[in-house]
Amino acid sequence: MSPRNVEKDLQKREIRIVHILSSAIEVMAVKGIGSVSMNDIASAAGVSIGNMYHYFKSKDEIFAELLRRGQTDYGEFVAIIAQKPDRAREKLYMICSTWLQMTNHWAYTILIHTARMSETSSEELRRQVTERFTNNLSPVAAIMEQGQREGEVKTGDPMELAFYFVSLIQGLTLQRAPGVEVPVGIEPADIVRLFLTAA
Amino acid sequence: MSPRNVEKDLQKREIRIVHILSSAIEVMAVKGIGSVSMNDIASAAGVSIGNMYHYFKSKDEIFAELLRRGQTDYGEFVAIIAQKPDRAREKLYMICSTWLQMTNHWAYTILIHTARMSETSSEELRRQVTERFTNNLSPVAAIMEQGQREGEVKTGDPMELAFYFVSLIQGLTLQRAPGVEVPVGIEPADIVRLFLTAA
Amino acid sequence: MSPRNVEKDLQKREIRIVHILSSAIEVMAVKGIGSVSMNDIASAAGVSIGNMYHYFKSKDEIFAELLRRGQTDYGEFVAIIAQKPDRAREKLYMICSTWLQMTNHWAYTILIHTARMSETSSEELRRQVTERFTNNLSPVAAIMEQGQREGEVKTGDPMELAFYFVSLIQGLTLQRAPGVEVPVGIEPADIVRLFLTAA
Amino acid sequence: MSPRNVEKDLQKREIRIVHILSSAIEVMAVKGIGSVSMNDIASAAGVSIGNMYHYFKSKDEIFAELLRRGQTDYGEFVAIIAQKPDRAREKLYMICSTWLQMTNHWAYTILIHTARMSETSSEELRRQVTERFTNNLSPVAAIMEQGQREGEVKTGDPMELAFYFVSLIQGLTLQRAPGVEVPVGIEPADIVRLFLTAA
DNA sequence: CATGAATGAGTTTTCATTCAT
DNA sequence: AATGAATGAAAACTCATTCAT
Repeated sequence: MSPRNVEKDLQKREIRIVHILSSAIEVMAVKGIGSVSMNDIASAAGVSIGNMYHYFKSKDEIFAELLRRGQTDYGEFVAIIAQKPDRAREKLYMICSTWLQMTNHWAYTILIHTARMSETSSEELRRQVTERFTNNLSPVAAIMEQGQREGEVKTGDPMELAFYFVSLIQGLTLQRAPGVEVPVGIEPADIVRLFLTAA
Repeated sequence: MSPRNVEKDLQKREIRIVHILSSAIEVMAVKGIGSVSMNDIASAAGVSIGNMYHYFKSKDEIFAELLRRGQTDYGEFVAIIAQKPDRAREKLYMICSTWLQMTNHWAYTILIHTARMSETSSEELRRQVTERFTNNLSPVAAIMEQGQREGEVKTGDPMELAFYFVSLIQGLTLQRAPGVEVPVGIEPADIVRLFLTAA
Repeated sequence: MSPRNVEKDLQKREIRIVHILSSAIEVMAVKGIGSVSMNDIASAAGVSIGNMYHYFKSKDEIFAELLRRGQTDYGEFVAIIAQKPDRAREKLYMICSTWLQMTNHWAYTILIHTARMSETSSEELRRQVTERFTNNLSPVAAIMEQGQREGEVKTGDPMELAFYFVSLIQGLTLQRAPGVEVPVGIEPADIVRLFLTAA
Repeated sequence: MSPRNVEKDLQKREIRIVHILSSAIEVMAVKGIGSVSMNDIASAAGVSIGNMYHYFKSKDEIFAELLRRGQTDYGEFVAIIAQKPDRAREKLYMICSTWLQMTNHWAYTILIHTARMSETSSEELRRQVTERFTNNLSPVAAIMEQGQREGEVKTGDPMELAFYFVSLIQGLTLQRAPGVEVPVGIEPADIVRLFLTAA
């Protein structure tokens, strides 16, 4: 085996993993998180069920990995936004509209909470999810603080404001689950406005 | 015909049903919604597993009934608040603090979303849940409108504001699920403040 | 209690029993014999399930009684026919057409065979059913013998002919079960003709 | 893609299916059709209960497949007999004696009728069973017609005669179920004779 | 790495029968 | 006699995981 091939194999493996994970989210969005079976995911990914276990040790590992990547990606996205030279209100708008546009985001959101609540998921997993959630609040809190310095964001503990901001978006995300939808519009600008001083 | 007191039987039955349902919520709060078995609920309620089926046709019916009662109770609570002679900001505060204090409320919230997402739950159930959710927005919207007339609540479509308010509270509720908790305080007054004009 | 009342009670009881039994056959014809539950029968009879056990010791007893009465009634019917002053060919015709006209007769027929085959039914029950079946062959065999004396019925062991005659009718009865039916006419005269010498 | 021999796998699967089906008939013949459980069949076939569901979606599917194969095999058998160069009376004799010699044939017969009667079995299944039954009458009807041309079979609609012939054999088959048996001999020659003109 | 057959524990559901009222 | 709640054993079915090929 040349090192070239080893590298290629690893790439292939990574592609496969990403493919399986996105298929998992996809099928979770259709079947409902609680009732997705290994078989469902394997079929959706076009992979044999036995082969799934070459990529993941268990079903729980799939969920854990899904969460890790989802939360990490989101964290990076928010961090990048936070470091931009724009004004705070614009940054909040970007986060808000981007998030709400993402299809399947509600699936991630439900998955996060399912993972945290299920006795099945290990204490360790729950701790990690909560830790990442909390960490991901920091960039948003930084934006809130920036906004307060700019005189546009309401006063109050920036971390608390960030918490409310993210919770609000998550709450709305859940309302966008497929099936029947709540017949009330969602306007990112209006959401951001709640956190601003000027009416 | 019957040597038994029919009315008393019906009362007993209702009491039993309520008891089973609250046991169900209780155990769901501990075990996690996805993994509650009929056996868990039966044990928690101190009822034999076979007997459960005298009160509910299926596990799904338990969930459906739980949702119906939970949403109806909440709707009545909000309607009563809305009709009080208090100011809007005070009403919002009452809703917010009451809701966040309720133990197990996160369980209802997750259950609502689980029900709406699972392919298992019928289209009919999903429709009903969404309809009740939407109906329950109205009293909150009325409060928003009142607040706008009083000059304290921010401008904007009252229904939209109500939607945000409820979504925010639901989003926060989810963060209060047992296990590891997010280390950020939740202050009802601060939440309400987001919807007010005066900083 | 006057003896008058006791007698009346017994009459009432008998009426009730007959009513339950006919409801049982009725519902077996709809639900299928294998899947009739005590509850089904009780509901069909408009009797509470607990009350069923005042009239029958068990579900098996219902089946046993159903068989006993069905076979006894049939036996009496055939015996009466056999003793009539008519010619054998006419007697055969009467048996054949009467039987095939009876609604639900297929249910009895299947029930007989189900009872004889199921390991559930006791050895004793199976013996009784077979014994009654065999006994009920005798009057038909007598008719066959009469017919042979009259020169109209084919030669051969009368008991064997009777066995074929009854088996043929039972086989046809099974084809008349509800649902889709075999699109071939059944003519009693043609059936009888099979057992006659003259074409 | 696959390091396994796909064709061989399919062959193995077919063998397994046939094995399970014959085990099912076997155990039905012992336990009685109504009370055969998945577990019984699995044990009889030496297969784990979970594995049964790799081959059949449900218990009903097993019954449906059993019927399909049984009726198809019988149809082929009869068709082959019909095309032989022999005389009609000899063909009828072959069908009759072969059928009555087949062990477990009564089990198929009862199964057919059980399937047609049970509300459990779908309308579709009942239609199929009846259709196959009707189709299988045709070769027998052809034999009857041949016999009429040969001057040995009684006059009358050949299809109707075939219907009677098959019903008679089925009726007799049911009498051969295990347990107590009717103490009357069954002679294929005598049965065929019923359909012949010459005494 | 790839496949899908095999396992067995676990889940929901049914049902004959008993029992307190 | 009448009712229907209660029980528990058993049935059908599911599914994560392992393993031979």
